[in-house]
Amino acid sequence: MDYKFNEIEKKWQKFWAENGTNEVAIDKNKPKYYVLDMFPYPSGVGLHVGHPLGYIASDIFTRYKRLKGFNVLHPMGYDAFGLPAEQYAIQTGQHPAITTDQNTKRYREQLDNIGFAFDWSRQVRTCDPDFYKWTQWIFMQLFNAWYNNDTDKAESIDTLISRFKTSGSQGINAVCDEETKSFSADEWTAMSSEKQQKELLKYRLTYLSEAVVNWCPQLGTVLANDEVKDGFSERGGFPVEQKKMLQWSMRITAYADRLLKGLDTIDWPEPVKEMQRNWIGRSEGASVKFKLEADSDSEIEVFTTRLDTIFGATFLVLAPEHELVAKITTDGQKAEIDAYQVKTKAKSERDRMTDVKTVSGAFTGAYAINPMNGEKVPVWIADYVLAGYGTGAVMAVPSGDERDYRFAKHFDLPIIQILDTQNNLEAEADPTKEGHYVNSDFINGLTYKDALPVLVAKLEELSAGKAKINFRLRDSIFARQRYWGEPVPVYFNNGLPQLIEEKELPLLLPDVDKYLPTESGEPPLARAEGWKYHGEFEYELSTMPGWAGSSWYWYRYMDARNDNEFASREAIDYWNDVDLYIGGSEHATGHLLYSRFWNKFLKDMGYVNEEEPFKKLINQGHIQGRSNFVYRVIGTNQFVSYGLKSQYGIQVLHVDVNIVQNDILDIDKFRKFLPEYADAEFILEDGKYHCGHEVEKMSKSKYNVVNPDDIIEQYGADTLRMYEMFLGPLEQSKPWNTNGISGVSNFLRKFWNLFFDEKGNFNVSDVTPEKAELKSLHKIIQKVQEDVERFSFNTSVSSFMICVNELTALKCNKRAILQDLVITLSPYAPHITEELWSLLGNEKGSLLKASYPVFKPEYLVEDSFEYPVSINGKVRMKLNLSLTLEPAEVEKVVLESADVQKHLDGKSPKKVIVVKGRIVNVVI
RNA sequence: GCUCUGGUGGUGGAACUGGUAGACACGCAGGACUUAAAAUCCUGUGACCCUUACAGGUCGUGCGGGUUCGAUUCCCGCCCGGAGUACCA
Repeated sequence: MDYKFNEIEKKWQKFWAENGTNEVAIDKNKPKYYVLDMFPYPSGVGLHVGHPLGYIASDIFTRYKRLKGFNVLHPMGYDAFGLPAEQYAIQTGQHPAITTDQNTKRYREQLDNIGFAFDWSRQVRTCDPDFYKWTQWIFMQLFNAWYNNDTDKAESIDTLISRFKTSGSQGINAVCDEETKSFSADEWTAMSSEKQQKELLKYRLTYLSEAVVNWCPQLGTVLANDEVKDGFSERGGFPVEQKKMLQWSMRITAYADRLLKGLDTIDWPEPVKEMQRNWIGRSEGASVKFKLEADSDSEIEVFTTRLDTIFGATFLVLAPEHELVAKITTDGQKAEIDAYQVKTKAKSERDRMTDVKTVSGAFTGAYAINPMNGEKVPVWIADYVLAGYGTGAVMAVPSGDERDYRFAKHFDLPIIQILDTQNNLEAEADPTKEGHYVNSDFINGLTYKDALPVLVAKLEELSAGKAKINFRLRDSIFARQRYWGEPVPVYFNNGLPQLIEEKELPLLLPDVDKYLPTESGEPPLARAEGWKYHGEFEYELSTMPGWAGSSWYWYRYMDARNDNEFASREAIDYWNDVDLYIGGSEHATGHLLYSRFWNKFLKDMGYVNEEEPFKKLINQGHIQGRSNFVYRVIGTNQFVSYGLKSQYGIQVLHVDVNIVQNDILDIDKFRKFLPEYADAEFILEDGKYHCGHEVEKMSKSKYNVVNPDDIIEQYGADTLRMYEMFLGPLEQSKPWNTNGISGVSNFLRKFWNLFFDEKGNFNVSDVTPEKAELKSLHKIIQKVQEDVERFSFNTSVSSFMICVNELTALKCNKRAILQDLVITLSPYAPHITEELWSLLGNEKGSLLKASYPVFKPEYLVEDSFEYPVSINGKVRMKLNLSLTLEPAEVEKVVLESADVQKHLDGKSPKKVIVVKGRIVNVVI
């Protein structure tokens, strides 16, 4: 019987779906394991061959763990709110929900074709009201919470209110807005409820604030940072302005420290952790206040990580946008400062970042007083100081900082040496911390380590500042002026945001006539007719950003159909957290950071158990496109093969990779590929047309997109699964190249043939297996176990090939061997193994409930070993010796052997190293 | 610039804690089957030298050093590729 993969695969996919084979339920008798894939955005183009790479790996892991006795949760769903569907809606008027439905259906078909063991009964889609109901609910919890620095966790806003009632704002150590009021308990009680609400908004973990957004007037919408390229919209190329808008934000900065520390407790790839560390950007230093010479009531606060260099500070620099600039600028300098500010505004953010070399700035005319020595220093503005970082002001120490140095040289400002080890200050700054201080008043002669505490103490004594830890992390804006997202469950009463009632959830996304902003620039939701809270109050018109739903979805899978809670206590206590999370590293500072933030918040509020949501993370590499090219002789319809192209004037054209195999063009298919090629002629090399190739992004326009459905049609899903793994290590990026796929396909056929005789009859014997057969089997049992547990899937595919080659050579058709091999292979190739499993007489669909075979090392024990014998580290010969021989005996035999004697040439060896069962090295 | 990665045959890649470099597969070459081709099967395949053959030798894991009986693996310095990030004070 031939291996008819198409029939077999369809048959078992149907069986699994009809019998709910892959559905799981809480089972307290088994240990749980949670394997999660980052859920996809269902785009209109469908899956290409690169998307399933991670899913295949996680599927193998899931099936393996099930065989090992774990109860494995392995769900899938869709991150279904997003821009492409909305953009399509704008163009066509088609409701994004319809597009999304179509796309998810298509994705589902494609995923099903690959034979994944997902529990589809738990599917979630972030755009479904019964899902986003809970996204809104979490938003409400955040609104009703504040962050208490004393307990270092979020608490209900009620605890804050009751403290306000009893003792006012005194002793409150919260993460909050800058300008909070101080008030007594009486003052609080005397406040109008409106005033109280306003005050509380400054503490809530989600709050309204003025924030700068990328506004594109032509598109009439706000764009995310990655949709803006060089100051223009990526789509359409329209100019983008910075605009201040009242926006919802999330106080993620409250968790900065915990997000940083938590990284040390999780098993994630180092690059991702590093990216998060940089993103959070913790730096230790001090804030220092410089009083203004002209007005000693005003001061400029700077942040520095080098307080020790303060005696070398010869000027201050403010960001051009700094709020004090207008106030301190002298009349004489006003024109210059204004001009500079205008110039800065005109520069795009990107220009400001890339053009690092050009020094520019302007003097405000004002002076400030260095609190340490009373020296007066000029105050400048310059665009190398960023308004958004630290306090937007720096003390410039040209001798120690390269940028300050360039600035000082350019504007001829003084440069003071502060450490005796600093050298070459005529040419460049020297940021050293070595040596002893000079020109530094009371720290002269001290080292860095000794000086720092002295300076901090002095600073506090003068109340001119304090040691401070600064973070780069900013609160994240939590609103988009878009249609296709979760509505924010808030309405406005007298301009004050109010939550809707919990029982009114979900707040459904209303229908609109068009998916564009209104004439007056309000978000699309403003178009919804009669959409008012209780028919009276204006709803929030922004929707939530793309990362809202993905910041908690893994909990929903635990109890996806629950109408009363986001997940039941029982489900959360059982499934707890994600043991293995597989996805791309592009989410390092977005999704993966927000998820950790929400998870910590939910933990603080007692809804979940773990501080960290994803114990282990693996980044699968990307599958890149591999394009093929043909070479047309200019002005003709002749195509010249790759090796001969240099002899002609040619034009390079992409050709569909699906009509090229091993870089050889299928000429007949090529003639049909495009009408203009129907009469193409060819200049061949050894009778074949060789194509050129290059690695590029997989994209339609490059004709290098490979659809998994096509591969499955031609080779089968099991081959696709194994081939994607065979391609190389999971974490590595690699171009898709079908050059080797026939090897995997051959392997599966060879495997199949083990079970059939020459006439094609199923033929498995019950004879007791030979030692060699058992050895083959147990080698693979051990190897797959080791490989899967270290996520080295490519190496087990090779080992399967070796095993089947060995068993084929042994003509092994013994049940005792083959049945265990079927189980071992089943995570990789579930369809063929399920078929053979049932042919072996097992109950249909019971393969997943089988147990992984127990590895017995005794089958691998050898009584002899072929020792490689090296002379001076070079292998010269091999000697087959009994493994019972002790090193001394091995040495004796080796030295007596004729070959070694020849090399010794009468001399006696300097040294002989014998590693039992490994190697012998004779040093002469 | 900084951080993280990686560099092994014609190609994808093996080599788990220092112990036979190149497993497995593709490709290529030769052969078998076939009227022929495809498919399939068998053999060979790191480079170079030597040899009729058997065999043997030299060089080889980006480059240069080091540690070691022994280094793709460990240490130091450099070169190149990929990813991330950046006037972060």
